[in-house]
Amino acid sequence: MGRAPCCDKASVKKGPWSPEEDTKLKSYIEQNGTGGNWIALPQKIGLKRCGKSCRLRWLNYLRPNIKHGGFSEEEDRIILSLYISIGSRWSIIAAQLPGRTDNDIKNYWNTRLKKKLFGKQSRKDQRQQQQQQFTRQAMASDGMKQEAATGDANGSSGMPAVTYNWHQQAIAGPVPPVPGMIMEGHRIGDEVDESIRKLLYKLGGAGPFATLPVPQYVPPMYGGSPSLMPPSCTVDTSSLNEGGVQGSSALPALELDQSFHFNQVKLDGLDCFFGMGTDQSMRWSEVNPLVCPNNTVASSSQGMQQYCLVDEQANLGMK
DNA sequence: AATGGTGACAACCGCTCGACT
DNA sequence: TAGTCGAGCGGTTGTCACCAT
Repeated sequence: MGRAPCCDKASVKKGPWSPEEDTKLKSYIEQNGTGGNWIALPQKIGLKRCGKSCRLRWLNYLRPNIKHGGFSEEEDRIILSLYISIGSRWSIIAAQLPGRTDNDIKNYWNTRLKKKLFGKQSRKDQRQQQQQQFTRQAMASDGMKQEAATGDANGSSGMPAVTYNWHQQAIAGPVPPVPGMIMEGHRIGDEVDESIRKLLYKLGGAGPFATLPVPQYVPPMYGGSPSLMPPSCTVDTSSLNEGGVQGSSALPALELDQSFHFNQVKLDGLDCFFGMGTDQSMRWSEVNPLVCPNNTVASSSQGMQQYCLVDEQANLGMK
């Protein structure tokens, strides 16, 4: 016996919404609100739609101040940064991006960002890149070559204004600043990162690093005193310790791999970052520098792991 | 011009969680 | 305390437009 359906599927319309339905729903909610009951709402306004469908339509499409498409580089970085930290918790990620919906971000991740990250270009990106190439060639032939070649390349002028391919950047060019990454002794995007850090902390240090064995960790904000901490602030290391992994702030490779294993579900799709994908040869030393930008540190797999761990702990206020 | 492949996006489905009784 | 219900969430699917061949 399964659960009773939320509505009578037979008498409910499915598929794309018509402009009339949109208008009905929008004007009603704008005037009366949802009334806290989505299930009853379609009956009230005479829509042959499931309440869940109405809610989704409103949240993802009709709600005011919704932004569609055209994700900026800044948004890309925030999404990426959060995905790596907390996994596919789209609603939380969306909360950090005003005007974006979880559905939008989820779609964007699945269709664009993931491919960007793994180096598989979409046709659109290929076209954009060809366009860029063409533009640069044109500029060069106009005697503007020097301006085109410098500019963003030294990172002094902020982010490039054009779309680029993460994977190719990793190999051929300078790495774009990611919030939280350390460049020339200072952290990039601290203003963005601060809110993300707070969010992550609120989630209980969520993310691949949340289960890392950091025994008796006390966040700095509580003055180093465990007695001042709320109960939720302790880092649960029991699962790891039960498995025979001893706590250590400088983690050997095995420990980190095990830690990531616990987050396999949430990190699905980024498996290869954590050395547990189908391609077992993919290890930390091969991680896209977007994730762990300081390639010079990663002279070995373990070096990369430790670097990333240290930086992430810093992000979470753990250092 | 026709056709098959691919990408983007909207919408649906089923599960979990929390509020309420 | 257990059961029920609705809201919210993430994964998946369907559909349409665009592009390459």
